Amino acid sequence: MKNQILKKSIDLFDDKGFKETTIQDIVDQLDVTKGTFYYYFNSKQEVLRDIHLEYIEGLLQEQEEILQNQTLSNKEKLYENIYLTLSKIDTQGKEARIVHRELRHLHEDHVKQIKLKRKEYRLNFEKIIDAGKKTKEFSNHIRTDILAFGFLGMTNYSYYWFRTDGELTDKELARFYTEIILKGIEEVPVKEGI
Amino acid sequence: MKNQILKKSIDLFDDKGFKETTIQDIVDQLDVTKGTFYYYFNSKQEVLRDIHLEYIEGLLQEQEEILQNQTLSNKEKLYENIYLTLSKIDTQGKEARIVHRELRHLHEDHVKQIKLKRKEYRLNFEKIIDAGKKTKEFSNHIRTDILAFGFLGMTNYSYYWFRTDGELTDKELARFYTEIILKGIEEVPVKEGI
Amino acid sequence: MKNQILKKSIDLFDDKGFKETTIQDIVDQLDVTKGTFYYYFNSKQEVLRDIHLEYIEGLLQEQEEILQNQTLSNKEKLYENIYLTLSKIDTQGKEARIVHRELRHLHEDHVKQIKLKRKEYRLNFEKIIDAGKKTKEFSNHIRTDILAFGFLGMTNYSYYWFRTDGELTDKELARFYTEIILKGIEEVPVKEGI
Amino acid sequence: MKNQILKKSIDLFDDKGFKETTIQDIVDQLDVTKGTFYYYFNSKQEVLRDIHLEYIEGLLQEQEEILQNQTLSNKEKLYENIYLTLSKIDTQGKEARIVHRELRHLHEDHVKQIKLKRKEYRLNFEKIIDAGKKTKEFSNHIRTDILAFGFLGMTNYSYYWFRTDGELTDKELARFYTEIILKGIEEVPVKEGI
DNA sequence: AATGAATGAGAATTCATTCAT
DNA sequence: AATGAATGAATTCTCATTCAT
Repeated sequence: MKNQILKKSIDLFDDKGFKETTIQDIVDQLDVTKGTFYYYFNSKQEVLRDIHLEYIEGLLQEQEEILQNQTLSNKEKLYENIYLTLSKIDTQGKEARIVHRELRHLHEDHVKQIKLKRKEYRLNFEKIIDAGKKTKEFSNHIRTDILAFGFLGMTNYSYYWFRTDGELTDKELARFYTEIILKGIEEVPVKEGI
Repeated sequence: MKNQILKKSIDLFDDKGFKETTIQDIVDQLDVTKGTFYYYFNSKQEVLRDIHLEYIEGLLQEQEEILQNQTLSNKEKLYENIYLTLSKIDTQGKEARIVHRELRHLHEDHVKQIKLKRKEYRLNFEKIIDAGKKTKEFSNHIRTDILAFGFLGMTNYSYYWFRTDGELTDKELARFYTEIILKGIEEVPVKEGI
Repeated sequence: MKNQILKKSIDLFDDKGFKETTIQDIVDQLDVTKGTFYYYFNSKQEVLRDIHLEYIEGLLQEQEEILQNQTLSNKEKLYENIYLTLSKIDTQGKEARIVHRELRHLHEDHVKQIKLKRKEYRLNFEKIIDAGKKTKEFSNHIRTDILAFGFLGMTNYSYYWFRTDGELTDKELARFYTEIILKGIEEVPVKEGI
Repeated sequence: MKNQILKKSIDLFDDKGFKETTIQDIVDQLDVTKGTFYYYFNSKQEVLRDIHLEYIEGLLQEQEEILQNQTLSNKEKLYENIYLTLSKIDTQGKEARIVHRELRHLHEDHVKQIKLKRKEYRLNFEKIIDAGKKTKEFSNHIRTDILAFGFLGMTNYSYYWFRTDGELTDKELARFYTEIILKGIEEVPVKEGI
């Protein structure tokens, strides 16, 4: 039941927003009563906190695996990390949207906790960039932090428009984004002849 | 007075959120009564709509000027458009954050209207890219739409973290982002010899 | 309207208890809506606080007059103070009962505030006793504080049983209590003969 | 277990109030579940009734012994009865406070039952006074009922302030109160001369 | 004896909005 | 232009109680 409540809450928070979703909405769709909701959760907020934590912790855990993987080059790690973010948005789009929209409604303490974890995620990404700069896989001409923010914006923002509708997969999108970041879009004039 | 209400609303919507800001909050800070609010606006929503419209229409207008400017190359237009977005976030950060967070609270009709204008902004950006591809300023290896979304993500997301704190100006940030998009970050091995 | 709400609240708090009285109860009897209640009071608690404050402050003010009255002996002051307490219970019996029963439901801060004022009232009473001890109006054989507590118990407790039903007036009761306290009930054997 | 529940309930009712104490509170502190509570009691109310009954019946029983004791004068009986009330408050202060505060929450039937027993206790006290008046131990100048109420107020009210903190014992307090009631506090001018 | 899931009838409170003045 | 009283619908949360196991 706890899980059913969580799932239905995700659906509704995504659809109508956290504030706009009433507990009545949630329990009505599950054909239980408000009492049941409060048997499993102490407040509406607590549900939101669970959603946030599960999302960012899932990301961090998978990111850790990428970082630890010794067989990957930094370019590959970059790609994998981008893909990780996008695939998460693909498979857990609702949670992704909720997580990007509804931070304000958490208690301060939880906001802090979540923000710390997000920062960790960003710093891990910066590690990949820095490592790549050292191994000369990446050039030094862009500050690591700006790059990381740019990347996070690019990928995270896709929760706003990206739907796997057959036309474009998360894999392809990850490839495109990696390519943009790696090679840019400038047409390099072919140095011809002589 | 109407303007004072609008300004105070922007402050509060940014600080506490649209839903969380009560009309009482707004009028209390202006030392007037609710009646006054309703004399100038028909509803709380109307204030939000005004904020949204003013923001996107401001962007569109300035974007138009860039597009029309015959003296600029497409690379330069790209940079100008990126700078436009970022400088808007710099000078109208509060509005930017509101506009990115609070779309749901508008009436459907207004949502549609706003979304259309946003699409127009994106399509205008795509025009620059397509023109650049034609003039061989930009390479063809990335789909225009994805590129546009990536750019929008990069720049728009900066409302989330970017504050002009002396360390980094909007101009610099625009330059960095343009460079990432143009040249990528891949270290190109110097073709030696012959 | 604010006053009507206060009055009706007093009736109901006395009759059903603070916790048991709902705001719906209050407004229903006044034929207004809950919104009206909250227009005049910020919470149910605030009403209770007002009742408490008004009661004890009324007592303190009248007690002050007794204390300042130079024309009264200490015995007379004692009587007047006892009468004051009892007449208050007579004319404001409902408030008296509420005030004696419902302290717990106030916020800690207010509880402290009320308790301080109550203590002030008791200490003022002790002043009368001490003054009377000095002028030899009262004997020294009972500790002032215990006497004060005893008196307070006697009189305050009458909120529990005392109703002016024609049989016994507050004046008479005050006279009886003063007499008990002054002369006791011991039959003093008449010293006969030489 | 039944007894543990009762004890914990007394603690909590005294501390937080009857209404404010939830069954969850009670069972949480005993590390059992609500089912257990309902195995031993049919309702929360029933617990309160038990507390009330045990308290007043204890008083009545001990009072009976005082009344029956042929070796005591009425003055002594008066003292013993006062001491009984105060010692009960001393040893069962929590119950005393509960019993004085929470009568309203019992069913009407139980309220009646309790009130009858309280009246019995008061009438028994009046018997002592009347007997003393007959034997000329007490003077006739105060109505018996008022005296009884005054006494009950004095003693019962002490649940509100009296704590055995080493400074004052229940025995001493009983002696003081008996003395006040017997001898009053008026300084009797020494009959001088022959 | 004891559990734990579920109920359901409230309760206080919030707040955008209306409207006569 | 502006006020202030009043509305009323909605919302979160509480908790004693039930009951199958």
